[in-house]
Amino acid sequence: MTKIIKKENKTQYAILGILSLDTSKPMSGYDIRKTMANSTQYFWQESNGQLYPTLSKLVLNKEIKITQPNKDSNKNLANNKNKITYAITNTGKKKLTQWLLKEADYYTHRSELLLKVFFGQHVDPAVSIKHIQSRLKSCQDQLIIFESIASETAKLVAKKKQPLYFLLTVNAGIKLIQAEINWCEESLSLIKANKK
Amino acid sequence: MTKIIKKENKTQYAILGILSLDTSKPMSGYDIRKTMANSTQYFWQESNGQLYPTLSKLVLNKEIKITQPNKDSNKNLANNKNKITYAITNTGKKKLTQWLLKEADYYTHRSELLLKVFFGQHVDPAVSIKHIQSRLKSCQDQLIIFESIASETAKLVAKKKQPLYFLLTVNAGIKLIQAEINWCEESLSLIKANKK
DNA sequence: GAAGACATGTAATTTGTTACATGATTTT
DNA sequence: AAAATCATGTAACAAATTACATGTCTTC
Repeated sequence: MTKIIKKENKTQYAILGILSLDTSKPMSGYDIRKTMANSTQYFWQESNGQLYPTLSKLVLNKEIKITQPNKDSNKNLANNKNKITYAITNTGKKKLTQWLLKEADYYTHRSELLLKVFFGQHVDPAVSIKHIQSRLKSCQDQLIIFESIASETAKLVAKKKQPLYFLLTVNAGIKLIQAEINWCEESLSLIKANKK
Repeated sequence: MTKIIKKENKTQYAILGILSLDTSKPMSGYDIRKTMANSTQYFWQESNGQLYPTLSKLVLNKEIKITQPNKDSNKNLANNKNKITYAITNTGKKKLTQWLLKEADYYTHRSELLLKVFFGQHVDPAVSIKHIQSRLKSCQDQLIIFESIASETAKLVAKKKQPLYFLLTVNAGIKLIQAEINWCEESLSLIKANKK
């Protein structure tokens, strides 16, 4: 007899959270994905294969409900007949809050780059250098994007037009990217010095 | 007709890589897990459920082979009758090298902490503060461990007793943890300032 | 002889992506 | 009228963990 403890699916909380950002705006699955792409993308994403089944499940649990899209906003959008919009219910809000109070699970993450660097002794140093240079370039590109988002957001936060929390997550992205850039640069010189 | 492009399983390369670190030492599944726990743990881990089936698959593909454990080393260990030890073959070495030459895939990673912080407006600021303080503590503990590993390793690298590459991955861990600590501290003061 | 480390393995489940099918609406 | 975007959804696959079962060997 096997006793399997089910780990809770976190996708549902991500959806509940996005829907609760502005409760006056019902959102479709597509809207939720777009919102995530513009905000939580670098630390949380959902694919269609996860999103749509979870939306159905949340409706069954009465944590969200199907509503008419708000016509006042986005006049010329949201006219697609296929569109289904959802709003969070009080049950959903309670569930979201309870989750927010619990300690966050830590997600270990894999880095294929570091795995390849770790086994670097099996190939020419030029290979590791190439991998790190490639990552350095991606990080530098990403940093420019993050920094422009951060400066826009900081202005809105200063004017009290946006809560602080989005800015905090952007800051996290910036600091981690900067650390990675710093590591790439240091590692490149260490490998080059080691070759001689 | 569905055409599914199979993404390659990376577990096999992690195993091939570990077995190639010292080809004179055949290792068991247990040894491989131990080695990973002491080296790649923070950017790459494997569970038994992945490891053992992959070992069988690698044997079938003749990328590794079952060998007698090396009795010279670890005299008083490795006597367990159940123990099966593996060594990498030339086929396996070729496969490892080919993978090392390819560009590394980037793994997006999830952070439940950042997701909770992002939705911080729905709870009292004290909740977000508690989450961040808890993470700060974990990071500080982890940093101490990483730093002692790095200083040990740096000595061995300087004496040319160990390749540079392990040190590079430890450095990556240190820089990322430091960035996270830095973010926690900054975020705590931003939230506290924002409350007033 | 108990505890703890060593050692292998599997079943069930969870989690997530990829690639598609399908069609509406908007923009060029 | 073509292209791009908006929009929902599923089948197949891939990846990974969790919780066991089973047993050996070493140390106290």
